[in-house]
Amino acid sequence: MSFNLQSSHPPLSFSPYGLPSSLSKTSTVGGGGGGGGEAADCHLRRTTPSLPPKHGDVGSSGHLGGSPAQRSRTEPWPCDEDGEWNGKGSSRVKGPTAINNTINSLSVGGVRMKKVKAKRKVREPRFCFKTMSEVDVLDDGYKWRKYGQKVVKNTQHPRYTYTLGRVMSCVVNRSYYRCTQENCRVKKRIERLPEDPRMVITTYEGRHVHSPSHDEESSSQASSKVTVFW
DNA sequence: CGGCTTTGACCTGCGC
DNA sequence: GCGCAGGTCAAAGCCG
Repeated sequence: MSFNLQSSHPPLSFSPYGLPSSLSKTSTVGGGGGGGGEAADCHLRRTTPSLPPKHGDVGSSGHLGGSPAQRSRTEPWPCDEDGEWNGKGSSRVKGPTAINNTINSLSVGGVRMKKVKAKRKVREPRFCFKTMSEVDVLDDGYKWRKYGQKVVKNTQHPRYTYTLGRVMSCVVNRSYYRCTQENCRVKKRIERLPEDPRMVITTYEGRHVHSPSHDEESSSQASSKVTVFW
């Protein structure tokens, strides 16, 4: 599915999920057919309970661990309407969404302490969509704060670079954002397609517990085309 | 000065 | 058990 967002668009009307309501409405997280082999990181995996971040921070961050083979894009999003992973496999899900979880780690005097185990965790619904945009962070009406960035291997869109005859894995810069609203545990990941820097893959995780703050003008002036996967 | 970004270290889980 | 990979933390730096 895809639609166009023209520059004249006001900030998108996003649902609690952080997606335009028009989209989220029909998008049961993880429902439907395969996102055409593009929405790489959209696969949800259930994993063994893990620990919550410190400060009772955000929710699950199940990711696509595993080998590239596991992340093959040919299958549809393997989760049910609740965004619950109903497939096989595992993921590293951690976060406050965990049930009965315990303290994950503590920093005392700069020294981190090990945490105790959690019993079970509940994954936040996730979904992703691809956007053709010049700006990385789309104006979805919510305020986001970057809390991390990492270079990860892009196994979905393998592109190799050769150094001295050695095959190097394709890497992608991935940024992690968190909703700045207190008590809102929504997170989103942003990365650009290596083969097409104009394309941005945004992955939302969790749902907003508040309304978008539209006090600011739309920042994404560039027209963009959005392709939603689910 | 407060808020945000950057970035290296740390943590956790999975595959081999 | 070890190494790898992804996600998060948090100190330091930057900027308005």
